[in-house]
Amino acid sequence: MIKLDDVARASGVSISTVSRALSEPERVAEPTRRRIYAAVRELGYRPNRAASLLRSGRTGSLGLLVPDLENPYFASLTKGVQARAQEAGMAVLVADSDENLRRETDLVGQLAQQTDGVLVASPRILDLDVAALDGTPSILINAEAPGLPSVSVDYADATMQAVAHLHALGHRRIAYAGGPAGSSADARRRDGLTQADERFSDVQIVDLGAFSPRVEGGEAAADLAVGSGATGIIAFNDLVAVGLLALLARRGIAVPDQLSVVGYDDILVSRLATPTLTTMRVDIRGVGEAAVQMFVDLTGRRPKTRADAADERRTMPTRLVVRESTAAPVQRG
Amino acid sequence: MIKLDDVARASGVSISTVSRALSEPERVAEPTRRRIYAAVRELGYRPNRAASLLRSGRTGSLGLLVPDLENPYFASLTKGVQARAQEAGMAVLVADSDENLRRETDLVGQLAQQTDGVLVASPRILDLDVAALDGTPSILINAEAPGLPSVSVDYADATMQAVAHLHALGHRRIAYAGGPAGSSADARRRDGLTQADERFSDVQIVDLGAFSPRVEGGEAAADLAVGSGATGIIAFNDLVAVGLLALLARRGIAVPDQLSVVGYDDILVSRLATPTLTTMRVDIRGVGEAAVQMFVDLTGRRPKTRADAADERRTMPTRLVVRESTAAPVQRG
DNA sequence: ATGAAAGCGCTAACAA
DNA sequence: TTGTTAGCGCTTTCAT
Repeated sequence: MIKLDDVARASGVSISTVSRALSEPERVAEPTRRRIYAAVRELGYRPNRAASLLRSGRTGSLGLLVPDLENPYFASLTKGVQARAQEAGMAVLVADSDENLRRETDLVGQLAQQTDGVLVASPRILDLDVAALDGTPSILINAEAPGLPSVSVDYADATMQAVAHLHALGHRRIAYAGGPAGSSADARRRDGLTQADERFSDVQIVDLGAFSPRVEGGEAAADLAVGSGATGIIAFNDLVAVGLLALLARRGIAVPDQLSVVGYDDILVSRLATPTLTTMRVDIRGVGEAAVQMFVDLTGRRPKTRADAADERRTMPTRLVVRESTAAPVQRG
Repeated sequence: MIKLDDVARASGVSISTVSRALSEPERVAEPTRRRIYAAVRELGYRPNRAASLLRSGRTGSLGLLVPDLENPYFASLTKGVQARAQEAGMAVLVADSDENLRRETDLVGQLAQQTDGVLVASPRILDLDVAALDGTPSILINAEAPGLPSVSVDYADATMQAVAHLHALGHRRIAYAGGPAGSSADARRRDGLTQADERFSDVQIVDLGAFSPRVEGGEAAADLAVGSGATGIIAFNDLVAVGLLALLARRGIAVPDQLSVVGYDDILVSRLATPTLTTMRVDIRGVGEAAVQMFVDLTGRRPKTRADAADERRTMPTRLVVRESTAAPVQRG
């Protein structure tokens, strides 16, 4: 293993100069710097992260907590985080809580301990013991908490748009198949529903309840949706929407003729489903990238500042993508 | 920050005893141990990973390199790795190479440097500069290289089963839409094709070429498949198969009546596609879990042994799942 | 602009 | 069974 000492010897300076040349190049004279860089390259020197961390308190890595890596939404988010972090020279430690609240708290603590900061993308985060973060700069994704910065998709507005779309098509009774109760993600959508209810006085919103944010959730919601008398359904996300489509097909209910379905996110399957799914598109990777960016901005290039910089909040827009699953309701009998 | 010293003071022993109680409990007397554990809990002591690493050379984390986190296959793999690693008390550092060979090599080097070992799930890995691993215990997933242990899905056998299935249905001309040229994953499938060609002397295999391992790849292969005169197509994976289904539908080609389609892996979309997809099911999470397990076994509970233990290889089975996309070929005219 | 030197918190000989 | 002690490789004052 090549260490600072070897580089120092090879370039005829002291190890502190080498260290400085690497972290604060401007503080080292041009010719010295050149010699040092040459030696570094020649010897193939790679700093020992552990040593550097031990001394500086930094880790060069970022933690990311997600509820389910197999959920395409979080896979994309992770991809975005990974990509941006890579650009910023940071490694990403991923933890999957499997939608389990207790594990979430544990994992956040563990991550906080071994990273410079943690991004928390987790539906139940509101209940999260913020103490677990233990002063580690953290950013919430799709959730808000006092004193913590966050990046969120504007799901309230998305919901507004979805209702407006259905309303324009002529739907007047619209059902909502919700996500995990108490999750911020679900709460934002319900806020949007409330706003829409006020704005479109001739629309009735029917609450179908809380469902698992996956395909099974949609399958569970399908019969309730049919029974509700609604002509349009807004599902918690595309996975739920696709589950809905699958079960409705099995029941012989025609989509969109008998029932229109709208999802959120525009994940891969939405384009592939039959019928193809109308959805509120989100740039999910962009959300991940934005979260890392915010972390970088907040902590500064040299994170020792640890600027918990108020609770900055960034909101990402969504866009309606109309496909086959929505149409004007067909008159009965 | 609570350190060993604090715990030592609180429990009236020396710091080495505390350290020992934590890492080799059996070497500390029962009552002492109890006192130490109590102090640890009370003070909320958390070991400083960096310090422990610096001294011991271990990191307590495992690297995982995948070509694309958004690909459901690798999302599941990552999930499996994460779950098993968590059980084993290790953190997972994920890196996404974006199917880029050069980046792959870079990332493997970076991961090797900051983890106890790296799991490489990478199609091009054969070209990988093994030197980048730099002695770090590594395990290949779906690839083999001399001297390196690996966990692979038995794609040759899977291919055999797929051909046998189509053959039994009466197909005699079968096309293969391949994956990344030169990838081990593709090579194994081609091995299976060769074996099948020998075993079923009345079957003709048509090679459609190499395609991107995603939906676009299938869309690109569709017209070639039609032109090939084959009645059955085996796609590199389910994503490709689904792309095939999508484009065939747009061309007005009936599946399975005019063309049967088989994929590999059984990812979520396969059950959701129209028609639902016949595929060779793989326990993908299981593959990830097995890789971590192998790492744990090979390095031993206390990794100092660093047993590169020959090139152990584990093979995972697949299972045919018949759905709607395959049927007997319909006679023409 | 550069160097000397003091540890960061922990582990692992070695001693007792 | 427990304690003492010497660093791991690096960053960072403080001198020069």
